[in-house]
Amino acid sequence: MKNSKLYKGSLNTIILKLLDEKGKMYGYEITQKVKELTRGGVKITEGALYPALHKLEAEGLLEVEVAMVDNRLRKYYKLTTQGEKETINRLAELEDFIRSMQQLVKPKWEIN
Amino acid sequence: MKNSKLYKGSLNTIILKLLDEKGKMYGYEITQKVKELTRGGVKITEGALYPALHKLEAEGLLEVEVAMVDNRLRKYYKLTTQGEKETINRLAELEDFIRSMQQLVKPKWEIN
DNA sequence: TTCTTATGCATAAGGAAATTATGTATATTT
DNA sequence: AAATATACATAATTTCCTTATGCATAAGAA
Repeated sequence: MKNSKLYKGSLNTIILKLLDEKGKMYGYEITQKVKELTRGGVKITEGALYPALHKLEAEGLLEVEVAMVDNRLRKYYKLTTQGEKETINRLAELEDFIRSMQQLVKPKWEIN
Repeated sequence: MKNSKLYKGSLNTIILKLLDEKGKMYGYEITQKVKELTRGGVKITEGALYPALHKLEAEGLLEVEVAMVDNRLRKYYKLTTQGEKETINRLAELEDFIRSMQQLVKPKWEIN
C-alpha cells in the first residue's frame, strides 16, 4: 500500500470482503478495485498483496484457480467454505475497529 | 493495544488528537481515555504508548512537564506549535483513511 | 496482614505486516 | 522505440505493535 502510513492490519479482511462480494478475483484486479473504491486513497502494493493471498490460501480460507487470458497468467482466488465463515468474523471486527477510530477522531464538540 | 490485530499506524495521530483537545495529558491518562471513548474496544499497551510519546517528543511535536501527584510521577505532555500544525495534517489523513475503510467494508447492495 | 489491583513510568525481545526494490514476461499506448 | 499497463513473485528492510519484564507507590480485598 502506498501513500498511507496507516491502514496496517486490515488488508486480509479487505481481500476477504471483496472476494465475498465478487465471487472470484485475481490479484491485479483486487489492487484496481481497491483503488477505485477509495478514489485512489488506498493503493495496495504487490509486495503486500501477493504474500497476503498466499497466506490466506495456506490458511485454507482461499482457493486458487489458474487461467490464461490474452496470453497472460491470472490466478483467480475465491473463498472456501471456511473462508466464508471467517469473513463474517473478520468483517465484524474491522467494523468495530472503524467505529472505535471514529469515536477517537470525533471532535469533542460534536453531539453524541 | 490489546485484542485488536488491526489499528497499526494510527496511534501517533490519536495521541496528538487527544492532546489537542485536552491541552495536556499524561501517559496513563491517555490509555484510560482511549479505553473509555471506545468502550473498551481499543486498549493501548504501555509498550506501544511510551515509545510513541518519546518519539513524538523527539520529533518536536510534544513537550513534557514532570509533576508529582500523590507521591507518584506524572509526565504531562502537550503539543508544541509545530505539533498543533502536524495534528491538523495527520488527523485529516486519518479521517481520509477511515472514509476509505468505510468504502471498502460497505455492503455492495447499499445505496451510494 | 498479605495479596491483588490500580496507578505510573520505562525498555528489551520478538513478531507481524507493511514498504521498497527487484525480477520476469506480455500487451498496449505514446 | 520507449513507456505504461497488465500480471505474477520474492527478498531485504523497516515500521510498529505485542509480550515480557522491571521498578515504585497507593488502595482495596481476602
